[in-house]
Amino acid sequence: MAMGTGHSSQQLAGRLEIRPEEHAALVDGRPLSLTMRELQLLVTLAEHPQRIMTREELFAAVWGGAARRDDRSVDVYVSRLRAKLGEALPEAQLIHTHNGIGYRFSPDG
Amino acid sequence: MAMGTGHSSQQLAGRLEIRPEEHAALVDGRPLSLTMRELQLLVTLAEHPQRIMTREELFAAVWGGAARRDDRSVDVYVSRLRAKLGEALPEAQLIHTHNGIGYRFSPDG
DNA sequence: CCGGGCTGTGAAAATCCTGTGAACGCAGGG
DNA sequence: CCCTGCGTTCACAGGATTTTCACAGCCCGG
Repeated sequence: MAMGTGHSSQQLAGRLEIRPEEHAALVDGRPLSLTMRELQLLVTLAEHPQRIMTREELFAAVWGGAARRDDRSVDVYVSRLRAKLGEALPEAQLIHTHNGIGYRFSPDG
Repeated sequence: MAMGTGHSSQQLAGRLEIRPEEHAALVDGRPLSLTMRELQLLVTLAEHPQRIMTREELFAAVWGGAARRDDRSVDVYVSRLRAKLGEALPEAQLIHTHNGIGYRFSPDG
């Protein structure tokens, strides 16, 4: 019964902790209220810190399959995710945009 | 995380106290009149503060076994429980909904 | 028997989530 | 400058999920 603190949890630069197995993302121990898609996106980004992930990769991981060429879902959800992260962690820049390529997650802003 | 350990009472952020062994839940020392199912559900939720518990987990703990895929018992009892908690502790948001996943108990609203 | 509380289920009502189109801002090139 | 391409955000409709209500069956004490 592996139900305690999951060993696959990611402890990030202090305050943000992501626990995919418990469907939770915590800031200072308090859970963010993220929707399924927002959480999946955050998990995917956080699984590859400092690596630039293309929209295709992100879409495949979160939605599955390939996105239409003009699909803006990833952008919209990055925006929604940034909004919620911004509430809990002001002054933190966790998700960076890389023009023409995709996004990059950086644990320490 | 063993759960049979004999902690006889849970003192929660101020006013709500849960005593599984006495089959009682108190608010400001006054007992709530909860039915068996409501109490079991509250106890189960309160045993894992701040943790999102899936419907499956809650059903298994309170009813035993696995619920039918379209069973709404957990939801209905959460609703009944919230109603009674709300009478005794207005303005308190103890049980949070996590869409598509389950519920989370938060001692301090 | 009767009455009252407890339970589970179905279904309506309320709420939330999702994807999409469009407006807006911003930067670079012509 | 103006145009264009790209990312960000807003608004909204449709769908999915949750909340609440009503009701019928049970159980048990009176």
